[in-house]
Amino acid sequence: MSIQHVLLGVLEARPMSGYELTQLFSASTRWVWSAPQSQIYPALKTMEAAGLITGEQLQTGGRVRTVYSITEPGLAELRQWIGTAHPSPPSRDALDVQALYFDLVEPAVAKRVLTEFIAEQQAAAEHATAHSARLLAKDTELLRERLSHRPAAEHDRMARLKAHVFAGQAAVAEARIAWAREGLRLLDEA
Amino acid sequence: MSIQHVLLGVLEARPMSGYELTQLFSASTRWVWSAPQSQIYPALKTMEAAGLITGEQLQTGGRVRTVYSITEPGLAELRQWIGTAHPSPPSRDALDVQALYFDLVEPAVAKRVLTEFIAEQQAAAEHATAHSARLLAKDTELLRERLSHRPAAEHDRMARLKAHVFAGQAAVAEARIAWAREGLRLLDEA
DNA sequence: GAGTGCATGTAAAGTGTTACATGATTAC
DNA sequence: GTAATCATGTAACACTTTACATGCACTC
Repeated sequence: MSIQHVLLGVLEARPMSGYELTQLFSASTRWVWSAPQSQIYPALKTMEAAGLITGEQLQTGGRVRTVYSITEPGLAELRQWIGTAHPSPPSRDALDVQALYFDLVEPAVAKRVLTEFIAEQQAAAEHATAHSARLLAKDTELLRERLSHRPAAEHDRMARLKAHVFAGQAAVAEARIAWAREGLRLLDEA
Repeated sequence: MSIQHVLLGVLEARPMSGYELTQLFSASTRWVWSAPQSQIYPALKTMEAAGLITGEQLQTGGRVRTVYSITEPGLAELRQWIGTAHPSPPSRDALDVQALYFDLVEPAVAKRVLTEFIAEQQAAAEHATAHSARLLAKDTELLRERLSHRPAAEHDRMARLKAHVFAGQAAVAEARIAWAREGLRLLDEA
């Protein structure tokens, strides 16, 4: 179900084609969610059949593409989903399992695993922090689209709420970095 | 693949039956990993066929059960997996998406979602902290099994490494709680 | 004898990933 | 003309969850 709600959330900003959505959700974008295009096109079909979105054939230059817009029922479904607490899925972190058994490998090997993890999380933290700052400055295309159909009085609050999400991602990444550094120390102890 | 490595890690402590493993991995245990029994039994069959574990029929009282032990190739595979850095799966957190669109619902509704999340994470943090303390005190059945076939000189280090994993889970939960509390504040702002 | 716990499976469905496949348009 | 980008799909597989199913042993 989730992918559908995430798509609804994006389409609330403005109508988009499947291709635009695949760009936004591609792993390289590292947005809050990622999904391969093989998942997005079928989901759009399903959602259109369910009446949550409507597709319209548009001609841009010589190109034809199907642009999907969120419908009233789609918006209602989105609001309903946002307002419902969904229990967190059971934690399933491979690194936690690896770390649990670090005593089975050479300390140097374990340290390399943690070092690579730290580098990865640092990149994630920086990315999230930068995106948070951009949102706070209302400096992303999607946010500007959203603000354009909302009263100016709400703009600051909206930007702060959205920036906060990415600030939270950065905070989690930093907590995990601190944890990994402590792990490096522990591996050196006798 | 992961479930197989997690199972190998557990079986490194001592041989176990499928039933024991399902107990350990049941959602209620809230260990580092969870898996339903429908996943565990087929995985054990696959692993036995691959030579990573061997099953032995044992009679306990009037009961027959198949007890699986890790083999040399299984231990080698486990060590290999532990020593390899696996890139983190793309983040896919429903609450992050919900929070991104909190401006679409009443503040009171959004606050209820965050409040429930905080309660959930607090429970998780307490559970992880308690388990970390138990490991540090070498006060879990599984850890004692592991220590029993390892030199005493390594015991403290092993306990510290394992306790550290759950301390990390608690730290992440606490970071998310702090984030959610800040979210509650932001929702009240104009 | 009835209920709980031990013990082991299969089936169906949902979700997600990787790979394969195609064709048109625009920019160089 | 050729490469990159736009644009849209299908197929096969892996992983996970929920539900269905069975039967024996032990306790009350």
